[in-house]
Amino acid sequence: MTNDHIFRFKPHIEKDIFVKDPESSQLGTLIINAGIDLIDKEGFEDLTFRKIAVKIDTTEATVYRYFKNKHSLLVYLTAWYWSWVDYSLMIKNTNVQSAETRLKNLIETLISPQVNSDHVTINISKLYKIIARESSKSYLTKNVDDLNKCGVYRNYKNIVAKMSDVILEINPSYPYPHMLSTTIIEGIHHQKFFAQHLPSLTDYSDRENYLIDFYLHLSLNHIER
Amino acid sequence: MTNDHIFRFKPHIEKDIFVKDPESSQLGTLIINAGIDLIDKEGFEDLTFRKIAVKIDTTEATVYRYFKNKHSLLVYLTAWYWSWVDYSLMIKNTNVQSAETRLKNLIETLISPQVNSDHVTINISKLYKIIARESSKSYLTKNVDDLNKCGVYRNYKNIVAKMSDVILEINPSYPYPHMLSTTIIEGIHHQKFFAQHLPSLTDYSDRENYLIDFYLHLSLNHIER
DNA sequence: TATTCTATAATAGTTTTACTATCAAAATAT
DNA sequence: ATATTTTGATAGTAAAACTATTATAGAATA
Repeated sequence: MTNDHIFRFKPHIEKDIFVKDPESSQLGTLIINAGIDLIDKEGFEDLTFRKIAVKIDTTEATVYRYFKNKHSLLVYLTAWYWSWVDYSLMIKNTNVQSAETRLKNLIETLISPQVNSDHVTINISKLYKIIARESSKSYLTKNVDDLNKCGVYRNYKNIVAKMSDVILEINPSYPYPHMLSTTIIEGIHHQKFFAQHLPSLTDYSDRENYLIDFYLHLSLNHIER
Repeated sequence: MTNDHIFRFKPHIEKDIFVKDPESSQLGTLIINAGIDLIDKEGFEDLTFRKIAVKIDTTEATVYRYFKNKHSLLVYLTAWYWSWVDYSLMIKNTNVQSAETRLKNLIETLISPQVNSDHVTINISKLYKIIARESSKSYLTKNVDDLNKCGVYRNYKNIVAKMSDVILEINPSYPYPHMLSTTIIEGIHHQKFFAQHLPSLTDYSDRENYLIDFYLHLSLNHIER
């Protein structure tokens, strides 16, 4: 069985996010994966470039050659995530006629993404683990406007725009497609986090799919008025 | 017209959050207000205890006498906020029979809170300004479990529990009252932030009440199946 | 009243983080 | 073969985060 392909997934990431493209070198990939590991284990606040450097046996200044600061690294990781979601969705929704089904696939992807880690140099499953807790910090920052001007949130906006389009396909006169999209996306991240750490803030259930149930019905109900 | 009262609003805040209760002294109040000012102007990440100290003409060590670190200060401010929301709601919903109306009042309070700053030593309107951007950082942290054990998120949980109760009053068999509550609360914060900084992620409208419209109808639609 | 005790703030540090300037080696281009 | 550029290593500085010690003022006690 030959199941190998001769392509590689290359995320489309705004150049202003990094100093030097980490996908352009072996060392860059090591930095990304060490960063993901450390954020997963110790949280973003306790991440330092020194820790990354020690982990991959290089120096702080080398890490600074790839990213201006640790916040840029987080922005990079979330942009990477959204690029990968876009790729997954493209595969999942190809040839799917029904807009409802495409919305379902979208929500499913956000909740429990398919981690097919062929063709990829970074640890996707670990990346997904940190997204719920850390991704909002990429924009919940005082210099969000400057960063936004540089286009660093393009990948997130792209997913929100696509989700809004699907919603408008279901009901072209629905007035709040973007609000509904971001409410669902950020809501999913929060529920995942709450289920693990603050269970009284969610309604965790052993039943598979309770999250999909909730967010899919919540949105379809409202979209179809 | 005599409109002064002889009571003072005193928030109920878990003791483990602070080292010394800032409401117990003049200096404590100065620290809180300086902290709110600085977070508003420069963002939480750029806040330092030194800046607070300089602003109120004291020293770093004095600030550390009130809070263990700046994250604890943020946790304190959000606990203060939720305590005040609870107080506002108590006033607003007294003698209101209809559960739907109480849910509406709740959502209204979360979106545009009444800032009656009598009886209060801290700058509430500025506090409200920073909640949308910063409050989630109080729990989106690696040591959330330790903090939770100390009960520091009690005030947030209290509002979510009360909101869930109202939802269950409207429909006792609604299966996701907590998920819906936190989805709405965090959603409101996000939409407020997006409207200011990332407008393509929301559906900002000049129409007064578009936020209330969206979240109230979204929830009522789903609760009443 | 004198003196101890306690609560509080000020002083003066240390350690760590965040970042930078400079240098050296390797790879690439001419 | 030499110049140029790219890359990584060394060695810093400035600020942030935190702490240990000292000073002072007020309350409690003898």
